[in-house]
Amino acid sequence: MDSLGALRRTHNCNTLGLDNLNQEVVLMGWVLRRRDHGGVIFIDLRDRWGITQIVFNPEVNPEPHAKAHQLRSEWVLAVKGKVEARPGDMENPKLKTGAIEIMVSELRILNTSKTPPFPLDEDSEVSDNIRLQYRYLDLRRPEIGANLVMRHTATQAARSFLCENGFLEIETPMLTRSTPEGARDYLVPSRVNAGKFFALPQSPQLFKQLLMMGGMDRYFQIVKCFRDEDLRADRQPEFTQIDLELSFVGEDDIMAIAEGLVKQVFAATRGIALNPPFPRMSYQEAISRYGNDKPDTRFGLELVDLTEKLRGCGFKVFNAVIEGGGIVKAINAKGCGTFSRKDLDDLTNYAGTFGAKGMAWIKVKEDEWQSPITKFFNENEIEAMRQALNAEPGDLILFGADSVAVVNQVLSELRLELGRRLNLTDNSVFNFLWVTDFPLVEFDAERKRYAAVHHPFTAPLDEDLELLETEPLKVRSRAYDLVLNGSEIGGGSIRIHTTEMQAKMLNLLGIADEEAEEKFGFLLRALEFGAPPHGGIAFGLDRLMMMLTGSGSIRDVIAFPKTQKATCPLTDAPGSVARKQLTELHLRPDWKEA
RNA sequence: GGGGUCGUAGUUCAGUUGGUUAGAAUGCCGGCCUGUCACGCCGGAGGUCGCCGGUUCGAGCCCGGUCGGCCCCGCCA
Repeated sequence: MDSLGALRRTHNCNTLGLDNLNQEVVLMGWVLRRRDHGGVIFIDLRDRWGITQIVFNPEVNPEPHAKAHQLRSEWVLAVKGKVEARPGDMENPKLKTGAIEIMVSELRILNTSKTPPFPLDEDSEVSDNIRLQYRYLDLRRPEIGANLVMRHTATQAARSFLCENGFLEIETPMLTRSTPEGARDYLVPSRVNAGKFFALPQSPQLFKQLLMMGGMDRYFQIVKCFRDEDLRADRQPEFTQIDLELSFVGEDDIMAIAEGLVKQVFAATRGIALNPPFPRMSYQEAISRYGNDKPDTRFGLELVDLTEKLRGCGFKVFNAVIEGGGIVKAINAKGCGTFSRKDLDDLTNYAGTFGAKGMAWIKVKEDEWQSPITKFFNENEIEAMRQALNAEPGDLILFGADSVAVVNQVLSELRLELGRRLNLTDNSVFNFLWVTDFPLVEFDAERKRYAAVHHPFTAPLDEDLELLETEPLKVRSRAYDLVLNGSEIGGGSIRIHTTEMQAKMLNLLGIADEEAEEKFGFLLRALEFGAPPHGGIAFGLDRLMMMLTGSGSIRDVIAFPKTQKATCPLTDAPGSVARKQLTELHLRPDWKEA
């Protein structure tokens, strides 16, 4: 093995071209592939930026050529040599540097490598846990590496936009206190204070509000947040927010800032010119038309409410649901009248995973409505459905009949599934949508009390204030979510900034005065000292990067992600700790010593 | 907490109705090769069929359990 010594790179592996002919250059990188012809040897040398072919020719430079025979995948090299045009028609159009090659005059082997456990080229499929176990090798592959580069570009764009608009980047504590509401906390035991615990922040929510009360006026932070809940393809227990908060503003100001930020990020990363302002839709409308509060507006197939049109109909299943206070809604799957029995069974099973007890369907034919249930409807009802659904021959109607919540969830999932099956989800289209006018609270049936839909610091809409004590479920909040292609990528609100309103809100949530004082006393006190009107928003950076990179998994945009069981195959975290560590933390282990 | 799916060579996979010595591609090792770019040709090594138990004359294959990857429901203010 050789020493790097004083040798330094003159270029990276993606820059050289015909402009550099006959220059003497120094490149460093990894052996991607070698092609040893016995005589001449070609090596594809790879670094973060790209690939350059280097050549060892025994007739030109016998010494490095002799040395090059031993080179293997992922060995680390420094090479000095002359930039030469490739002879004749030997150019490689697949490489940016494909017009040239480096005739090596000096080879330094900086390190050897074991044979990699999986191929590092771009098109090999490798299982997730091997990739994560050797993540440092996975990062050398183009896919993940390029995603991290784009992530860097995105955060830099966000930073510069926010700085230009007067925001201060301020850090907030990672060791903070657990507060009620919200997700399960990650807890950190305190050694110095026996029996007390810190919690890792689910978000910097209260601190950023306190920064507004501290007169910082405009704050942002690109910050880790922690929620100890089960994982999904778009959810990790630690994730990153672009978090911001502004003083003396209303919804429109914050939305405009958010739109400007997103616009700058899209331009910087993908060269896509967005045209804000983005459309807005009320929560009620989103639920009614799409069945959920983060509609994918790239395609139609909207939900149609048939409850009143079918009240008293001859189909007992529907009628019983309607009599019982439930609803009947339907989707017209345009042109899906050709679906087979198996297709319909698959969709029914899929609906079942979201709580549907069944799924009625009708195939609209030229002269009849083909379905096991058509016979239960009279002509008026069929005509009413035809009009409401704009049903034409060749269409397929799918029904949901159940409680409001189940119908909306089932049909919204069916709609998305149909969108995927019919290839209506075009990943080159970016449909942004603001969802506004969320309910302030919902009723938690299990705990028999109201719970904040957004969080307990979200301000109610002024015009709904009088309903706060009489019909709290009808009160709308000043919260807003930013939705992109059916994925919630940001959310925020105007906050409560008076002690009275905050106390009223905590009261509504069934948090007693003593508890409020203990858990939120510091916030209530701060509100007493001239808190400015303020509000903000936080973007889920990971989800945003999934959209920008077209990744199917959040793991593909995070350098060192966790598995679905929230472990890290690379470090084998979480791991065990010594008994002494626990006792120092005043914790009593209940496991047996190994 | 629940449902689905996968687990066979370093890697990606095939493996029939339960039947002799578990295969392919690629990678790896050795040899040959002076213009390749997924170089080519010849040869070779490489397996606890995730693990435990059961059924059977006989299990990669069937059954039960368990561990792990992934997807989903619940959960995620």
